[in-house]
Amino acid sequence: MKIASWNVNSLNVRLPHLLDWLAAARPDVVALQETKLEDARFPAEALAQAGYACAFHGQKTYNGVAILAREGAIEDVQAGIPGFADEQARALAATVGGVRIIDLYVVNGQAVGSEKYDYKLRWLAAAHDWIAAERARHPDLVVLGDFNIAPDDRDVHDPAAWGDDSILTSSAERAALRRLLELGLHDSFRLFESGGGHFSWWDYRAAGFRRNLGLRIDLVLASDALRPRLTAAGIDREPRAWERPSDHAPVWLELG
DNA sequence: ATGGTTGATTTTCAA
Repeated sequence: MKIASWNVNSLNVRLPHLLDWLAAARPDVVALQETKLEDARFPAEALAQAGYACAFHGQKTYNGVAILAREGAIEDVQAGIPGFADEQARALAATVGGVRIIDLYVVNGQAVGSEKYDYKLRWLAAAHDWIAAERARHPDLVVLGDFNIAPDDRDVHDPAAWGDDSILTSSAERAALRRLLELGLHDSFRLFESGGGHFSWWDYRAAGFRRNLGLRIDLVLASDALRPRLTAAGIDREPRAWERPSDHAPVWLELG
């Protein structure tokens, strides 16, 4: 069972890339972020033709998350973080093939100390409590998406430039991510690769991808119970090199 | 190299 995450940065623009990638990579479950589509405009028919059922939680212009599943049903769908009033469509959970899937588009936060940064930390605290409850109900749990946090210096092209004062790498953000992992979740990529230089996002500006000036901020977390089934995890850089790409690459894990 | 690019809707905002 291959479970993937991809921030597509507009599903309207990226649908051809998504369809090409689904056909090539054949994931069983895909979590999408930044669909930027109202639910009425979600391309459910085109994805059904490609063999994928969909659950989606979107809005106009910004944000938007979706879960796709090849074969098998999408069950017990939850849109948004329960009990957390949020105008932004950033979270979606569903059960597929007995695995609970939680798709997160974590707040970017813009700059340390800004209002958006406060919102990011409050959002992460609410997500933590929700995930704790979900984990108690569903031992087989995968939490994945665009976390907008680089876990440590190996996940940053220039740790001197990306430190405690920077958004995506500040100590409060990294501590919030650690609190999620302390619920009994594992950063699947790090179970297979301990080296640096592996990124999932490259800025469109300044030829970031060509120069590999990236960050690893897209993560697939697997619960303790799933760890014995984990056979592989990785980042698929190829779609980032396609014409008119998303600024993020798909990330994935494989369960035996 | 303190810039640069992309997307959705504007006359900027968010990333």
